[in-house]
Amino acid sequence: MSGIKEPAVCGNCAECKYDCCFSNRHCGDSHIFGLLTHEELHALMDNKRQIHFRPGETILKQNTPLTHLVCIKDGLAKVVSEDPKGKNLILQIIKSNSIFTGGGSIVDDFRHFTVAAITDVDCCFIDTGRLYNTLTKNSAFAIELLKHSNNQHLKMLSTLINLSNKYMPGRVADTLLYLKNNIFETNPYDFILSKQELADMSGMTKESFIRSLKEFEDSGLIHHSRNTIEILKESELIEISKNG
Amino acid sequence: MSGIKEPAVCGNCAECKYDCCFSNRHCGDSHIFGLLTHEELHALMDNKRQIHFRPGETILKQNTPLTHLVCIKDGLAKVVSEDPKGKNLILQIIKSNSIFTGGGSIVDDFRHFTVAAITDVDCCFIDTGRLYNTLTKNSAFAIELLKHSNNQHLKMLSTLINLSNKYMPGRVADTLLYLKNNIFETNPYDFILSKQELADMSGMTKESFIRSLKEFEDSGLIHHSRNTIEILKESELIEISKNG
DNA sequence: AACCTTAATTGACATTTATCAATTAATTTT
DNA sequence: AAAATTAATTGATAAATGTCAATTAAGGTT
Repeated sequence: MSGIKEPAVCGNCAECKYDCCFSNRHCGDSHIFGLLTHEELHALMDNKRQIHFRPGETILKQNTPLTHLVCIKDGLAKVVSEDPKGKNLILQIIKSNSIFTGGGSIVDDFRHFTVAAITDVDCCFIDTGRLYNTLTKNSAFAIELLKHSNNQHLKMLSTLINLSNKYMPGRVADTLLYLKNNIFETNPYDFILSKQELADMSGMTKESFIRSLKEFEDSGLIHHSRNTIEILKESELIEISKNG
Repeated sequence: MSGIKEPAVCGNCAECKYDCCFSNRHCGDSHIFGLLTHEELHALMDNKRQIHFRPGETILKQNTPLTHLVCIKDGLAKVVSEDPKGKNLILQIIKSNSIFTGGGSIVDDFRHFTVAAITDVDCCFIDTGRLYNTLTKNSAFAIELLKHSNNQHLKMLSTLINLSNKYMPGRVADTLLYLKNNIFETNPYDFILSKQELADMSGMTKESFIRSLKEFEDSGLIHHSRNTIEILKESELIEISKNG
């Protein structure tokens, strides 16, 4: 819509070179940080910390105060809805150069989801107070964040709607296709995820996931060994996904 | 956060008196239109149309271009996710003084949900192009819309997460409590909704819903006749909801 | 009021999915 | 490498839920 302002990253000051969401000026598909002037960018990022997480570590915890956004520089993380009775649902996998809030309405709220590292993750935390100031001053940035946030929520809604509309084979097909086409982008792909996690992505128990996977294997749709999955007949998987 | 600007509705020009989301300057819990100056408000609402819908009529249709927001002045509407195979899910009931986009990222997108009238509905349509202009000029308004939109999405996410985490009795309990506490706000309440719609809110078939309702009746938790439901033991229903 | 149409209800049954226990395979620790 | 832990797999079974068909009730129309 309104044009992106001229590039504002100097490229030679230390912060601009090393900070995540800084050098490339965008997060995922959104050119969200490209809308900030150099001053706004520094004001926003000034005191942020870049942090490393080990696989499995919790980055943001559900129900804690939403004081910072997280911006994944490198690695893979999962967005999890934790249920009081221990049933976890993985709503989304987030990749490098993604910004995520853990749910909530940006200000004066708490996190609605947990975000945990799958691989090693480098990320930084952006203070929501500073973010709020930036939003106040730069409406193009606010609009872009609105879009980004809506898109992220809609993706999660779509995931959940699929879970509640489809039977197990359709859900497993969705998970396998999502991992191939959106996350790993190769075929075969090595999945770092445990069977429990794959089941949590598919809204079922690990036993059910394993059985479903085995049926696909027996029908020649996929081939999977310890931690690799190869999709052999994608069109048939898509058909299964459609039929629910 | 930033203070709400002084009241900008003149109260005597025809538009201000008769337009929805105009006289009261807010939609639902959000004082979103209270952040606009009189000029901005008129620029946004100038050419909007107020429209009446009959019960059952579609207000916004899923998969059509998102050109307008809808603002419910009076009546009750349902937000529905339509599945290609005909399985509908009601994600939310919207009441008077609510603003709704039908999903989507406000601009350059399509509607992700259908909105249909339950009762007679008076509503108006707000052009997204004009909205976009207003957002550009007034960042406090943009922030408020961001919050509103996030809250709306989070409510729907929470509904869907409940659907996928709970068994039928828990889901039915949730639906009954939601209608009593959030929509009709009386007890007993007359529900205008069909059993099919109640089932669509609870993520199950109408037969299953009816059976579950009957069990609650037999256990003395509720009393229901043709189109009235009375909640007799709310605390027990809450317990059932918690236990899934 | 008789007729027609749609919604609600019930029952019998099939299907889907979870649970539990037992076993095997993989991974980590000693 | 052996032992110990954790993850993956399988089977048997129970529980949850959907499907289909039949019936009853309600509302609307002539």
